[in-house]
Amino acid sequence: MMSTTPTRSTAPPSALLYLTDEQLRQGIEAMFFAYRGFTADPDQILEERGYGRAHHRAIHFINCVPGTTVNNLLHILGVTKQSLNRVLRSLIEDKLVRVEVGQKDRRERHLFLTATGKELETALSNAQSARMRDAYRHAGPDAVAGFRKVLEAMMDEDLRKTYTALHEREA
Amino acid sequence: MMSTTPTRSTAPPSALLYLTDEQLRQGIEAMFFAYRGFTADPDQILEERGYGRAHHRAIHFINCVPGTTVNNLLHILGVTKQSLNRVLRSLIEDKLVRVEVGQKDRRERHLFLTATGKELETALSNAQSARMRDAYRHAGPDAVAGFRKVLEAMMDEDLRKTYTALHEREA
DNA sequence: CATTTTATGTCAGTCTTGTTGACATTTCAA
DNA sequence: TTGAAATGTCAACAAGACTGACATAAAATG
Repeated sequence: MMSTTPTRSTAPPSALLYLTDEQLRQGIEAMFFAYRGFTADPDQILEERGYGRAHHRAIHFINCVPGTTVNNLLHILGVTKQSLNRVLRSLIEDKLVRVEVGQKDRRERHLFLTATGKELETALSNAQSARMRDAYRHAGPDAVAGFRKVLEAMMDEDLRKTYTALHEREA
Repeated sequence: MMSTTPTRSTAPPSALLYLTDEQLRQGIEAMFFAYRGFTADPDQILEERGYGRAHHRAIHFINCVPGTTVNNLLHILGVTKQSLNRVLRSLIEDKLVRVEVGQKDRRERHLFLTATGKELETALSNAQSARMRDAYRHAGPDAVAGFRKVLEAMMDEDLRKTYTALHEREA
């Protein structure tokens, strides 16, 4: 059928990568439906305890970067301080998050999960990881590498840096 | 090294796939950051015209399945009819979407994009596809296959069926 | 030391998008 | 004819984002 570049068995060079509109649409829809699945399990746990996705995100990154400042969290989450503050306030009131005044700079507030906070984080993480693990197992290790490669390439420039910084220590 | 099932060249059996917590967390965060990038470009176009993501989703799937009924769209999008109706009403008022009474079953309403609607769809699709295309090009064809494999495995059972049904005609 | 900038918190109001519940209409099907 | 299905609509509510304005404490800078 194709008159150009016959007998290309494995990977064509990037310039010759065939990307039909249909393939791209499929990718877009895959993102949409997969993200629904991705959030479904934690959402259920959160609802039981009267929290939302916004709380999950805060908890996740406070766990990931213990002692992070409010400003840093603001940047990672990409929301306004008013929006984050509403979430943080309830987490602090409920004693899931603990605040420490900065030693060097006493304007800064450093955020940590309490034991209770870690409990919830673990529950959420387990639920979400379970699905991720199943998906990984089902797709195989090569697919996993490709999955992350595409996702990373899809991020905004500065967020990719943030993402990389979060993980480069343990690479 | 492996005592069981030797000489497995490509994918190790699922039980032997090493998945550290760190790898799983990385995948979770990749999804989070990538989804931000995924929606960033269309969001900007939508804001200029006074629409939101909900409008985008409706437009996308009406374009994808022209003549779809309200009920079908409801199922694909996974929202309540009241929520969808608010969005549809404005799209119909603005003449981006056209409604046809069903020929066979006159209770059904079939939805189509008008020329204006297709224009917006194209603009949104171009923006989103451009990023997807760049990501695909950057990651390479093998990565793309893996990307879709993992995403499909991450979907809820019934949504995966919906997703598959949307594309199987042109497979 | 005075001033400005930074980090944080807070109040008030708005918007989008989701929800539930109740009810009406038209049309098909039994 | 009666009931179920597909759709639309009203009202009320909640989460979570936004803007704008303002307050405080502490650091940094002149």
